[in-house]
Amino acid sequence: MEDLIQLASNYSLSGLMDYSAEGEKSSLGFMELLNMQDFGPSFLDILQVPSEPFVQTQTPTVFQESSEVVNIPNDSSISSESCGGPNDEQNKEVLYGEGEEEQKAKKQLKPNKKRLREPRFAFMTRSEVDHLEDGYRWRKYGQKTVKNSPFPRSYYRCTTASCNVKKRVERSYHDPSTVVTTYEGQHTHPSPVIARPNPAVALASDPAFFSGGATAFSRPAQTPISYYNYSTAANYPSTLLRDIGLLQDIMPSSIIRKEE
DNA sequence: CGTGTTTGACCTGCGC
DNA sequence: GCGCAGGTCAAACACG
Repeated sequence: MEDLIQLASNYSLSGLMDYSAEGEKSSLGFMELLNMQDFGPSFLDILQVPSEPFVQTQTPTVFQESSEVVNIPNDSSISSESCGGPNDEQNKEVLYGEGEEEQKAKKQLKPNKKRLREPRFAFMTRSEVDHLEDGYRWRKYGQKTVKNSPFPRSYYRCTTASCNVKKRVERSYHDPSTVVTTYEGQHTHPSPVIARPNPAVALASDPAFFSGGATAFSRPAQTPISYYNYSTAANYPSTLLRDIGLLQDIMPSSIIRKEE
């Protein structure tokens, strides 16, 4: 477990972004990248979660992806994950339209023109269920086996018409209790979720929620990270997402570590 | 009947 | 060019 390989220097603009739980910010970086800010109060805003409780909590491991795809040897669970900063202009490009038009556009792509991806963000969560509830409705459109992994990878698409967001879910074969969720694209609509009771309050009184405490991926010894432990799919997903947004601003530097 | 899942086939990018 | 792996399509199917 201690044999961690730092890959940051090997993969520029890419990284498994993990964050310390310190400082206080109110950014919604992650959700902003999912284009939530233009639709009035999102389900996160409705919840009005105070930032204070989060600086005391455990944090998920967050990947930030770009259009580039790199291979991280010996870890198929994250092998195609790569990272690019918010300033990566390529990440902001939208190549395709919607629905049938999108399909036509794909087929009409010039062979020598590199296909660009939407910005992608991934995070790891300790969970018994693969598909975590996140406030949006998803339709599964594919499942594939992953090389060197006994666990299949599932592909989901937002069911809202004209919304092109995709989601990829797979289990880490290094730690089967960990689910790697990858979002691609930006929602073009508000979350259809119904507001829930303030999760921060619920968190504080729900010891089961914090019982995870994994260390499969970790920051340097002085700032170990751990994971949320979702015992069910319905456990406060909005909290996790908001935390990702908070932590993204707290720890902008990219540190990639690979579990051995 | 509407919605979502399953799954084999197909497409695409990339490395050799 | 070829093979591999990731990603997507779409028909068939399941379910409420």
